[in-house]
Amino acid sequence: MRDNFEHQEDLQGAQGCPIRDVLNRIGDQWTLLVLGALSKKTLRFNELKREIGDVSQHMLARTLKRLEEDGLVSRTLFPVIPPRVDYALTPLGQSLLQPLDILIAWANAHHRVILDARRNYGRGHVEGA
Amino acid sequence: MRDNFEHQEDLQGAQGCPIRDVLNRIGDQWTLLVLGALSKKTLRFNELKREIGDVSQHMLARTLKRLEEDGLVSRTLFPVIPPRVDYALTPLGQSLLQPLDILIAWANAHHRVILDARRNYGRGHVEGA
DNA sequence: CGGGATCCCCGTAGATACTG
DNA sequence: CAGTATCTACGGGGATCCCG
Repeated sequence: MRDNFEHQEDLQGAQGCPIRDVLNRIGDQWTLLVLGALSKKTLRFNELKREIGDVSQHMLARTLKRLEEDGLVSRTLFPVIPPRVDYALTPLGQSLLQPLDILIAWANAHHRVILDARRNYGRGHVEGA
Repeated sequence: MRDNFEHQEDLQGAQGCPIRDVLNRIGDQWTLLVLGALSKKTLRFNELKREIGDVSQHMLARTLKRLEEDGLVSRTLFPVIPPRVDYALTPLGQSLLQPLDILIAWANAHHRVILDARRNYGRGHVEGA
């Protein structure tokens, strides 16, 4: 019955673990929002900033840089005045969209239940007394 | 002071968003490892700790508590000497395994490419000169 | 306009010690 | 065995300034 979690084998081993590595990337505050925004279309820095809303330029720049480093997002600089930089998902970045979507679907489907469980949390649960 | 944040339009903000909420949970350092360990079978606290290896009991306890709060993990206390507590996935927790597994599969499949991109990162990319 | 550099606050994770 | 309490260190993340 547990065969649907077959990839878990690599979870152990702190650093070399791909999953922990990837999750540390997408698990941060802004990466998901950036990917979501770019999933629709290419955007410039400030467009991205406006789209997301509550992100500082510091964190947006940092997030974008990491995504670019990892090859999930492409950064294209146009040396014009005023400067212009376009950000877009790479094929690799796009390939992440579907797994993410599945997770998002789960989140949407179960969020209410989780919220409910969180509120109802309180009484202990003892067996065998 | 920034209590002036109620711009409801752009505020697809942190709380209301199920995805950010869920990702903040599973995105942390240990939750995924705990879920992975429990995906196989029910475990006691120290079994879990041993299974994961490099987790402090502080963080393990905290992680388990949050998972229990959210209804993803059940905690069963047996009032015996010595004390015994069993942790197991709830149906809700099990339902998360598959979406997670898909993400894990992606991570495994693309981790090498990401690592490579990370190492090759260096030269800029300019258009329209 | 894009974003690096700097300063600082604060949450979070680790280690250790103590309790039931 | 299964935690909780306390203390500290580290780093994420915001604000601000400044430069290309």
